[in-house]
Amino acid sequence: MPGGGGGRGRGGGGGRHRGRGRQRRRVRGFLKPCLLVILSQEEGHGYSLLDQLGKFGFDSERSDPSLVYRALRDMEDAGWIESHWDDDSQGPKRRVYQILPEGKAHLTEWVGDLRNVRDEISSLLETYEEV
Amino acid sequence: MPGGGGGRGRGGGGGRHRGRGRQRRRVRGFLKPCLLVILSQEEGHGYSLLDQLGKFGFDSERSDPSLVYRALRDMEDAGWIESHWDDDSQGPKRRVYQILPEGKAHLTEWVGDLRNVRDEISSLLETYEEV
DNA sequence: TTGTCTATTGACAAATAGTCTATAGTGCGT
DNA sequence: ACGCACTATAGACTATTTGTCAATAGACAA
Repeated sequence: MPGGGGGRGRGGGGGRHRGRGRQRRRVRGFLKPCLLVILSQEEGHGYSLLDQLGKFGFDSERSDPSLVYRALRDMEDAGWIESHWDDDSQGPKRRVYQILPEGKAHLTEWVGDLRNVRDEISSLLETYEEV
Repeated sequence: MPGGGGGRGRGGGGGRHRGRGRQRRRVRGFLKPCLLVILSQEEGHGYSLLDQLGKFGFDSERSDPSLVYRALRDMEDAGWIESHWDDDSQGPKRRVYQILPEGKAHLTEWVGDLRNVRDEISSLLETYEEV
């Protein structure tokens, strides 16, 4: 039984277990734009992207890799990004993703939306503080 | 129609096709905290809350009332808010909601999360602008 | 060759959100 | 009284998104 249930313990050091009782983010829909931003800086594969998500507040201990992989596949199906296999790297082959013009366009739109969302959150916080 | 003015024009004319092609918000999970903030200022019923959501970026033309009602019922089931019927008002009876201490507690937590989300959005936007 | 680490994928369940329709009281015009 | 428009709430059903768990597989070290 390869892999097995418990924890696959990724990352250096001794087996880290992805926590039980993982908590849902309270605001969602943030994963894809984060991936697109990272990819707009440099290409990357699933695991490396997973680790970089920490910069945007994703607790990488608690993020399941399959969420990232699924988001990547979805975006590839949509034609926003494309991938090729990298066989030169250590260990198993990696599927390396690159952003496409369509992806950049979507990211641009998304950035506009996120600016609005940020403003809306701010106005909610202000209202909250008045009380 | 009291206060009406801008009107919600819901159901316009005879049929009540609410706007076709309504678009999804790209970041979700924002409805309940908004309702809680509004309720923490003053009690309100479904329709009045729907109209006030505009302040937080909800396009009230495109928000289906049933979403608001459902969120209110869920939060009442969870013990965050409570309601009573108001029969004195014009027109049909209104179910008027008030926030409870539990709801305030949840709102406080939520506000903390939203501050984080705002910061994360900001850091994503900064990263985006670097490119 | 066995076990461990990196890497990717798939199946399935749970939670959330979105659409459409039904019900009902009120007040107005005729 | 009757029908209509408007306000208000509720329910059923669908779609989409997230979250969990488990399977697969190559590389490498002991």
